[in-house]
Amino acid sequence: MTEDVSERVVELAKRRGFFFQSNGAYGGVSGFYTYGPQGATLKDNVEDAWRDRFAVAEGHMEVDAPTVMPEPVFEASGHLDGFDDMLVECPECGENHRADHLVEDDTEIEEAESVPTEEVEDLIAEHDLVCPDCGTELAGQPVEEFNLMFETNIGPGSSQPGYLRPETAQGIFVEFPRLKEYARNQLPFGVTQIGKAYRNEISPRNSIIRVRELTQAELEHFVDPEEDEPPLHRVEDVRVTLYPADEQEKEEGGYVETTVGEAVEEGILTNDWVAYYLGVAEPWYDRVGVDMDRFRFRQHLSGERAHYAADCWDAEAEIDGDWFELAGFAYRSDYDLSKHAEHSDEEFTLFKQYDEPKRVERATVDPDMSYLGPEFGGDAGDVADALERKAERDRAAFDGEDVTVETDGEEYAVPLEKTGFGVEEVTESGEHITPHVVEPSFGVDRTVYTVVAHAYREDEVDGEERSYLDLDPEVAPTTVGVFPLMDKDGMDERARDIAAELREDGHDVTYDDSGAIGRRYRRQDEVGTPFCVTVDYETLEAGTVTVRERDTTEQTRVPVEDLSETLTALRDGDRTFDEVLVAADAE
RNA sequence: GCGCCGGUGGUCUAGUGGUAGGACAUGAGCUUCCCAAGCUCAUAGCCCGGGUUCAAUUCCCGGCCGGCGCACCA
Repeated sequence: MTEDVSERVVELAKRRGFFFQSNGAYGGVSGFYTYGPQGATLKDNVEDAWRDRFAVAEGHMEVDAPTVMPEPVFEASGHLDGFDDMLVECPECGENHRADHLVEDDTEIEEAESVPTEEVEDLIAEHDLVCPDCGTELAGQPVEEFNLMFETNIGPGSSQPGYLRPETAQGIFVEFPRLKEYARNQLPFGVTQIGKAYRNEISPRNSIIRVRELTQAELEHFVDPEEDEPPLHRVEDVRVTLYPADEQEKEEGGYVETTVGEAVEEGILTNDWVAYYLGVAEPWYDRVGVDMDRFRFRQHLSGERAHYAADCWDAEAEIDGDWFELAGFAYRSDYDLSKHAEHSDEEFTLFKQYDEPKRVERATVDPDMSYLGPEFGGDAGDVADALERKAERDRAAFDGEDVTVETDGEEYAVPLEKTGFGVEEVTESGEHITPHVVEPSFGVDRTVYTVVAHAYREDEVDGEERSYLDLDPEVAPTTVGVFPLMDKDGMDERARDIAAELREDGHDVTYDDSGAIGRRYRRQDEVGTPFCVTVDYETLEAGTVTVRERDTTEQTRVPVEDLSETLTALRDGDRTFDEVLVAADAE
């Protein structure tokens, strides 16, 4: 059981309709998976549980943005730079290097990214560039471009380029101007999105762990960095397993088992917002069935952290001895919104009112366009704008007879009296601020995989081997199997009626009348169905059915009229199976 | 993307230069009836393309897919 769980899970997932590689009829395509009948429901249930905790319980709002977005979005987000990455492999040590960076480091060229790959190859040869690791000459090595975003065309003919989003987050950032209106211009507010993202991975691997089309559940929490604080007290007692950067760098570093509150006090978690969401996430993972003994939060090493991220932790899970990322928690400061503000004409700020309005002196200009126009021709407008900027920043420049401004590399001297320069006292009631962003970002597919792998069990029942999924009823795709003990004497009809009634009450029911009863129990065990109901002769006579519990295989009798209510209570955790057993014994 | 190994019913697998056998699963019937029982029958397979050959699932080449290692994972 300790080895090869992945293999068994992958096999079971194929056979029992959880997930399998897509397009098998055409040979399959690497990195694309289809969720089958069981898997699609399981995934829905995981998403619902996420929505319940990270959107509803936090009072955040959920959106659903397009998966295709136009090029400028990704120019702003910085993802397009990734598209232009160039790699060159060292023939000696095999190490891959960013070719554009090598060229930038050793030449006058600053934007090698925009240089065609053939020219970069030439540049490497001309400048005798060598491998930074082993010093081998790289001349003659091919420079490969790599492309992590799927490109497409929007509209017919000379259409505009678009890309499939590589993360759901941009769909939220881009709509910030409208979303902040919806939030009545008040911070903090959070926006969630669950949806598909696409990455043209070089090498998809490990079933649904690394795929080209994935589902993310992301939260962008917009906060005022100076005033807003997370409700840390709500999670301060949550126990977490932390793997801080300094422990990772030690020879024999270990985990820090502590509470969120203590980790913040001791300075292990330096960002309160990140700490808060770690405290929310750990119980959530436990709730959907991730084994907390194989779960940890790992801090990013300084090298793997994006430059704008103050601190970043990943949630990680272990399967077959390998750890992989389930979610990332990053404090992204104002990076994303500032980027979009630069590239777009929209405002990505909020107006924040001061407690007391301030009286401030402000330098203003009112350029005499009847002078600037004839004097500077087409540049007059730019000169006027430059004057305005200059007045804001450098009031001293307006002390002399002429004011010199620069625009497009040209200098213009404007007589002071033509600038309309003046200083006035105005009342400012507030300022525009760019919110900071706290981003918990979850991989849904990986969560589903982990939930199944961590739920996989093998045991023996009456000397027969059995495998089953110990899924929590909240996420189990089928909640109850209904069987007639035999397919005759009216038991089948009664069982069908009961199945139909349970479905009407919202239970996910599988009806099965094939073969022997034990076989049907095993079938449900394998897809993690927590409860099975069997209709027998006693049902016809006394109106009771047996209810059988998956993990223990114990069973008890329940009156048909109480069945739906009992199953609902069991599913929702309002009653345990033991309590049902005891209640039945009492009668 | 590079290197090594592999690809046979739904699943797991045996085997072969003359187109394949098992187990499990699935369906029908008999029997049994609360934990994968038995019997009978049935359905169902050599990843794709090219080459060598009288003949290729088998040998060779290429592709696709998978596993492992390296790289990548913004």
